Amino acid sequence: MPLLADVAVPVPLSQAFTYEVPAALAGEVRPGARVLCEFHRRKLLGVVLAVSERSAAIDPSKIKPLAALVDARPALPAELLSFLQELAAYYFAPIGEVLRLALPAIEREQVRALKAQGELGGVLDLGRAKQVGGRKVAYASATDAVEEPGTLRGQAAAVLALLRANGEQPVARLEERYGNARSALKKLAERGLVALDEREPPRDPFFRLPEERDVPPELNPAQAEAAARIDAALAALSAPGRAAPSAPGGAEARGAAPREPRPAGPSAFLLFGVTGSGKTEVYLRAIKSCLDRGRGALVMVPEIALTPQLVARFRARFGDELAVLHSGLSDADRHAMWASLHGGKVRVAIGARSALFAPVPDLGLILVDEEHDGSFKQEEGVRYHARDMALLRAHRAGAVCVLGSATPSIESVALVRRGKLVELRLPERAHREASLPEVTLVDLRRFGAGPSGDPLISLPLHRALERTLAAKEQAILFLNRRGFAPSVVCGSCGNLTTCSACSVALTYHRGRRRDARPQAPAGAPAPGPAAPLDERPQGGLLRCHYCDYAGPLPERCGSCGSRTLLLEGLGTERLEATIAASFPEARVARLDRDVAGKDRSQAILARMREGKIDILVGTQMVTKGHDLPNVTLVGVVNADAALGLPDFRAAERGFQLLVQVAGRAGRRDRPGRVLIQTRNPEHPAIAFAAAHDVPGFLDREIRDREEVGYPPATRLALIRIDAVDEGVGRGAAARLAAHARTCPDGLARRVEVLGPSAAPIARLRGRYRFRVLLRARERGPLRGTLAALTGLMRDGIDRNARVIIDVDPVAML
DNA sequence: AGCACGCCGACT
DNA sequence: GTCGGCGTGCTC
Ligand SMILES: [Zn+2]
Ligand SMILES: [Zn+2]
Repeated sequence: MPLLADVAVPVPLSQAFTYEVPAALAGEVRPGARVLCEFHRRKLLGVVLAVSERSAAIDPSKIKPLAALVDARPALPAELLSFLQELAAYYFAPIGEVLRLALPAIEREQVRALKAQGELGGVLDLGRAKQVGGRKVAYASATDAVEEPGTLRGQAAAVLALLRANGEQPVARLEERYGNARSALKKLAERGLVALDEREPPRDPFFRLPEERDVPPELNPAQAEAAARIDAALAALSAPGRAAPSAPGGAEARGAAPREPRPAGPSAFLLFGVTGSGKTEVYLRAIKSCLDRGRGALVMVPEIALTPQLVARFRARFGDELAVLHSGLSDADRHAMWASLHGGKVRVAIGARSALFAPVPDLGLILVDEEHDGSFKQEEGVRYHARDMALLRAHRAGAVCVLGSATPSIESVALVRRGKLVELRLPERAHREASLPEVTLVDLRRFGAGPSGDPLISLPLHRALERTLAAKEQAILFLNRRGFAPSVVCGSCGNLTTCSACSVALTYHRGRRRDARPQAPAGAPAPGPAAPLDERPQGGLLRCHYCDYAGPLPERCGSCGSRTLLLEGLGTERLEATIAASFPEARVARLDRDVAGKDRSQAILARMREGKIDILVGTQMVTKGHDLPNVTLVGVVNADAALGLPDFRAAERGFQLLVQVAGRAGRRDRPGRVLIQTRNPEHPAIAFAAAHDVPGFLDREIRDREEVGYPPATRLALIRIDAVDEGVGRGAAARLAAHARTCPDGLARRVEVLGPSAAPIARLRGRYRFRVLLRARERGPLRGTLAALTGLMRDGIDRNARVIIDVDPVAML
């Protein structure tokens, strides 16, 4: 019988493909290793899922041999590989696409080896596999030798002076400044004045920054209790019968099978602690006890929480034992991090969503901080939820999982109630005597506009800002809308300016004031009630927040030709301008995606911390990050915006946002104040947030969900259909819905089929969008229906329609 | 997804 | 006459 390998290839197909293992590779091809294989007239990089001696299940004449082995040591350890396969099955995602999420770049060394085997001749098609490493860089440094005075001129002299002043430099850097650097260096080297060296450049500075180690602080009783419970779980899972921690290189030798009989006792926790209750210290202790037991740990945080300050805190405890995985990493740095974990040199990884796939050696602990955060759900490609999958990966690896939050997700609370998670509470703020901020609701139906004239800056908010400024304290104004004005409306006919590719209103962005160019005389719209004289558009842009469209503000209404275009509504840009005008003596700044990339936002928050800003206006971005101790006032400008969305999670998200933003008021010794502006003060999300009653809200929300039959009371899968042609999309959606209704689980009403219907955003990037929602009490029937639909998707659906299965959808828009 | 093969319109 | 449009079939 031939030696056959199941290989996943990077194509959107759910099956693996069978290849024959050539005799020469017989002992070396192992699960998790990447291989080069011919697939439908091209050469692809695949991953071996399994190897066995057996007779082929398909026509043996179709089976091709593997072309080459890429990894001597499997790139994916057994634990990761089997986890990824289960993830693919759970989300009905093609196995090749899922594996791609976890694969490292290819090392240049490996490419060289393949070329030597003659496998990469001509068409070097490794798909999107990035190449990395093996790149040597030339460095030059001055020696101690001294030249005879006056013998050096021009660039040679300049280069030597620079090297003497600044120490060793990459030759490439010198060439940027001195065109002749290379020949000058050669001459200098011949005379012994300069030493040349070639070596691989150093990796990410994260790696080598020497960091002062901190001394673990005393824990308060609640922290100590939580840490002890986690430690006990780690002890139980790491104890008898477990193999000793493996040496580097040995990890993948063990089978993928789940660890020996799982000991009883809790292994997954919900750490429920208010802001400032010291969750991070509990995490640090948990990681320490995990490492002490010889196992690795993985920490996941929302992308925007992965700040230098947070990393510094982990680094202060674990030094070099920490790999940081973030989006700003170059391919080379990312690969270096990956390799350090894979090789067992580093055993702790911290990162955002994608860190879920980090090859942490002998994984013993996964921490998910701010587990309620929506950014853990990937909303494109493989639509996985990193928090849910963290629970799965931990379970499979025999590891402990800790989800932490000040405002736990309803899903996690439901898991606690079903006994799947053990709740650990940190009830008080750890080492600050600060009391909870006082929350005032401002009913916008009763309070009109303050002196600024904008109805969303009410008199109470205006007065509160005045008082804060007078006390030399700081304020944050939270408004979850970027841009200047969220809509542009014709003053004559009421026509709303929309994106030509999407069915959404375009947002007017003024951009920086300095950029404002005078408009053609006839072009300036007459000032209307929504566009006061000093805010007339000058050189701003209309932008679509859902596609890349950006264009000038039209001079005339696209519908009736009128010149009276009104800028309606309030975005952060306009709020900043209005506040600055109302409080001319205050230093006002703005923090949102438009003003700040990752580094800029850190800089703005730093300026805030240094007291160089009085009022900070911004979106979600003002919500996360390090303490801002002098902030005593937080204004939520429009609490209703988040609550009105057509999404069953709107209340939950609104509540989380309110609690989180309110947590920014009054840390340290100062009591804080929170003003929430709303037209709906009785809304539970607002009322419970105002009362600081998180358990109360969770309780009520979980009952509401049961009543309306939404998760966690039921399970959902959203079938997203889109097509350039509206009819094609609608037709595909109708077929899918009909098929779902007539499959056995649909007929038996074990699965409820809602739709087809147009998506709330009916057109996006030029594609018409439809959906079918599947709802079931049990997961089994839901999966059965989805399986039936994937069958239909293979042949019964117009190829111009795109169909995406979204299991456990989060964003319902 | 890619990448072939195949069968109908307007171009040298 | 052919160049090229993209409908559809298949990939171990
Ligand atoms: Zn009009
Ligand atoms: Zn658009």
